[in-house]
Amino acid sequence: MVSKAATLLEVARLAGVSTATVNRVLKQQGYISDDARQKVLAAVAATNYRPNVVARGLRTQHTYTIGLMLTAITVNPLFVGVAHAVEAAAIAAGYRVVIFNHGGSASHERHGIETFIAQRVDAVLFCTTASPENVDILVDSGIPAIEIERSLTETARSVRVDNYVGARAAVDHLVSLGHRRIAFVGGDPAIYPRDLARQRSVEDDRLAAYRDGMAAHGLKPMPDHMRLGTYYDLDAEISGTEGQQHTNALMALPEPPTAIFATCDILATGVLQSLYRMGKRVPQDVSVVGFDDTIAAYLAPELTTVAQPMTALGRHGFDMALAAIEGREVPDEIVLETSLVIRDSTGPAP
Amino acid sequence: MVSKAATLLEVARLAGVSTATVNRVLKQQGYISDDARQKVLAAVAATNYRPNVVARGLRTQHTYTIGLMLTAITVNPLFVGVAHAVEAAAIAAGYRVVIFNHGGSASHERHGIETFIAQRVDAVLFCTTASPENVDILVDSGIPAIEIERSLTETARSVRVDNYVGARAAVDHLVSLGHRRIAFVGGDPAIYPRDLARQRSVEDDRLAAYRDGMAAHGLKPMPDHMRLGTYYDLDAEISGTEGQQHTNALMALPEPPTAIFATCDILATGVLQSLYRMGKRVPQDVSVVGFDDTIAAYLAPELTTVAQPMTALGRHGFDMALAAIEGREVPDEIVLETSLVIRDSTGPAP
DNA sequence: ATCTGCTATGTCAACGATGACACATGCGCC
DNA sequence: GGCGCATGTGTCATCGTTGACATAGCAGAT
Repeated sequence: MVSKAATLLEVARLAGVSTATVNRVLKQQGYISDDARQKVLAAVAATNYRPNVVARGLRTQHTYTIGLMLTAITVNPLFVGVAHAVEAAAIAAGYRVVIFNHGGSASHERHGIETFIAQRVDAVLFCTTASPENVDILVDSGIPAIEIERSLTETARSVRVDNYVGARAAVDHLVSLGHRRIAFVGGDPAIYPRDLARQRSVEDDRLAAYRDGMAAHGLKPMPDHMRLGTYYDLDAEISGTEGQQHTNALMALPEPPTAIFATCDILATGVLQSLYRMGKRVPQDVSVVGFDDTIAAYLAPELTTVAQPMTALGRHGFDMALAAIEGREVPDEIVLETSLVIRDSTGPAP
Repeated sequence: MVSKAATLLEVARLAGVSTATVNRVLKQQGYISDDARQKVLAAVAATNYRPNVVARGLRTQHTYTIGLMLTAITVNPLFVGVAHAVEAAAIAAGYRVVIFNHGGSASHERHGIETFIAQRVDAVLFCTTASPENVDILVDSGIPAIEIERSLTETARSVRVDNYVGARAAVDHLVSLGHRRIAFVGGDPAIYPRDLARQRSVEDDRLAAYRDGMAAHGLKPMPDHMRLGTYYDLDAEISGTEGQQHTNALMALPEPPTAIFATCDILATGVLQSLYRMGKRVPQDVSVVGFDDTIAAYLAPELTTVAQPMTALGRHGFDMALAAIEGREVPDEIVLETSLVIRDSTGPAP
């Protein structure tokens, strides 16, 4: 049985009352007699009435929809975790989530934002923007914008993680296991987009923590360890191939590292693959630490890593958006903590 | 500068014409004088006008929005790939995508569907439904519903893969490498949801292919190799722990397998972890094949696997939805082919 | 001179829900 | 008897866009 959706007016006619009465019953507000309530509920059930949120949105100027802008959900499982958390928080609050992957293209992202605006979403969350100016368009239109995981604009609010403290924990862990030749495998900070306010990229913080951590223990950082192509060369980032190349180079040094800290689990997969190919055992020969805790538990050996609180990132991101929508006080920035998850890829220095 | 969005009427007034003329200019239809066109375009630019798709949706009864119902995007990277492909196809066609994760709960899914209907989405794609009856609700409302990856209803159209042929390729590959003791690690077919039309689950097809493949080469299937808990015990499915347990049990047999076929890459990660723990080398001691080609390339060793065409699944899913929306002819079912991707986890039998 | 057809533009009633406002009752109380 | 207040219900403009329909000027054909 295929039927067109019933409208409020049809329900009202069937119940023998006005649309206002039906509305009052459904919204549970104002005065309604028991008699009227019964008739309305019966009519609603009989017609299988479902409110048209399009009409409601037009009338109330509030769509209960948020936009989630992603680089590309396939690039890093971190985004998947965040997207899931955002969706869960949104649904729980009666909101819907529209997704858009810009794939690293500023113009594509621009198009997505125009779509969000045309759609009159109530807020937009970014899991990495392709271009801060795009975020500004939103802010100029009066639509709340929140950045999750990294903060690249001065205008939008953000939820992120303390990357310095997180990376430092990884280094300290390795040092405490007796490692002295610890290598850093990450992206070139110069290539990563910067936080406009602090002028530091995520990778700057992690690299600084590595250097400071080494220095604090009287150790010398290892050279020549980061090169990742352009940040938005998505294939490069996701392949783990970079991790392999770095590791091949590092292990060919006269004094190869006994431990490698990779700034992303995906990079760490390349490290593990490279070591596997050359017959090195992890952690007996070389220890490896990752960052994110995305696929770490699926690797062999299970990877020790700095966990990003993906659920909290998503939930706080949505909560900030909701607060902004409702005109409540919202902090400019929330900084969460990472946690070091020690698994099987780290052990005493050989 | 925060400004409220301009309306068509405001643009019209500024341009000194009627809303109909503005509409004609924007829609590029009907007759418009050059003079009027210039004035309108200038006014559009001056007001930064963006059409309100909410109002348009109410008027046209067409929202250019599709719903994407997922089990939980975090459960299996397969869903991520499909979601990405669906989104890309939708955006290219001028559609938006709203996501909803039901997490395996039929009632939660029901709620999501009510939301989709209230929202007047033009179609809904399912990447595994929690309950076929929920899909029927949609079909009854006249909203096209398409199942992607597995077909569990009799009412909805679907795009899926030939699991029998895919699994058979995996078995044949192992046999051709000289393996004779090949184990199957998968879910209990009795627990998996069935295709209502064919009365076979995805796992039935894969298991049948395994048995037929073994028999075709005069080999005996190995016993006692599948147990996965309830299908929607999401944590169980994603953890890979099941894969470890099966492998531990299999390798403790008097005559352990020399090859293991796991019906999902995630399960295969558990297989690899178990083998790694017991010091077995892959593929020298044991060969491993997975299914899906999700994280296969990130594992050490890189996993040989039966690739699902994720992009094609998503694109065809959306294309079917679009055809249904536009009232074009739509096949009831599209069956795509898998492809065996040979990497480093399979080698000659020891 | 009249008609036909093309060009160009304006008017306005939908689409469905909302909620301010107006209008009824009926009760208790001064 | 009249007033105030609580209760209960209906009317209708509004949100912004769309497109059918009406209108009108003008060129060329008859």
